[in-house]
Amino acid sequence: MNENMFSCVRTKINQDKIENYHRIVNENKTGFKEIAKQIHLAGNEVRLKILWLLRQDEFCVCDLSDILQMSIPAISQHLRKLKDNNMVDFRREGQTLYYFIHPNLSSYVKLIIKELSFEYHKEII
Amino acid sequence: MNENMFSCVRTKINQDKIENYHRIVNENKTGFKEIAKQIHLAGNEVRLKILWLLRQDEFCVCDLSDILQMSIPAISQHLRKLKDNNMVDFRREGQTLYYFIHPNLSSYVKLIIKELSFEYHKEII
DNA sequence: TCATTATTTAAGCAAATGCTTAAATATAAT
DNA sequence: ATTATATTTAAGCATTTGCTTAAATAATGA
Repeated sequence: MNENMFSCVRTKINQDKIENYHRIVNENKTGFKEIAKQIHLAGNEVRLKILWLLRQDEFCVCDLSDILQMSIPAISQHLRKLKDNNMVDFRREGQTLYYFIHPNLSSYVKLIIKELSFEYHKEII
Repeated sequence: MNENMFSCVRTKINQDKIENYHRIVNENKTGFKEIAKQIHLAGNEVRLKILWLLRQDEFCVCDLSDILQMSIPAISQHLRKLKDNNMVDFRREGQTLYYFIHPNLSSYVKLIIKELSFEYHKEII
């Protein structure tokens, strides 16, 4: 880094500190990105509710639709995002797909949904 | 709930379960909303990095700008969102504002950033 | 007082998000 | 086979998000 890469004058005092943290963040670039992605998916009100529900029990799409009072496609599209990112999985029973928390759910999201303590306890993960 | 409030036929078998969960989710509506909001704010790659950095030390806006290689206004706008939601705070020293993690940071976000373990690799000669 | 520095604020815009409706697919039942 | 049920997929659209640039504050120092 040369001098004019800094945003302000006073930074030069902390040049080493800045460069060190810049390096650490850069070395963990993909880590941050992947973790942020998982957290982002959990940070939607509907999906957070779905994750909480699936921690209590498995549910099919229409169950979730009834519980959350949302359209089937809306729920299905949320589930797809969660599925695409290995946060949930499903098993088929006839025409019905039962969704559940993926065993490999990111530790970050696991922490979050374990912390959600809304009465009704029959935890499955 | 009457019959045609359900999205599918098979749900009627689980009617009690569905209604119970519907009630619990509704009773905790604002809880879910508020928690999702906090998580959502942490689920942005840039803000996640900022939160991680502020957990290590306090930084001013231009430090963060240099470390993350982003414009000052971009950083400032992220900090404002975090500030508006009581996730960070700052102290003034002359013209410089030093940001730090707000002591009342949501327990959910605290869990996340505590879990972020990006090692500081000391140079080995 | 005037210029400099650190930061915020605001306007504008492209991209991402989350719903809606309608059509497609897959399994089951008649 | 034909119909019904459960779910997914796709297109369309309004809203939100996150940057950019330019202008506004706020503190410092000559």
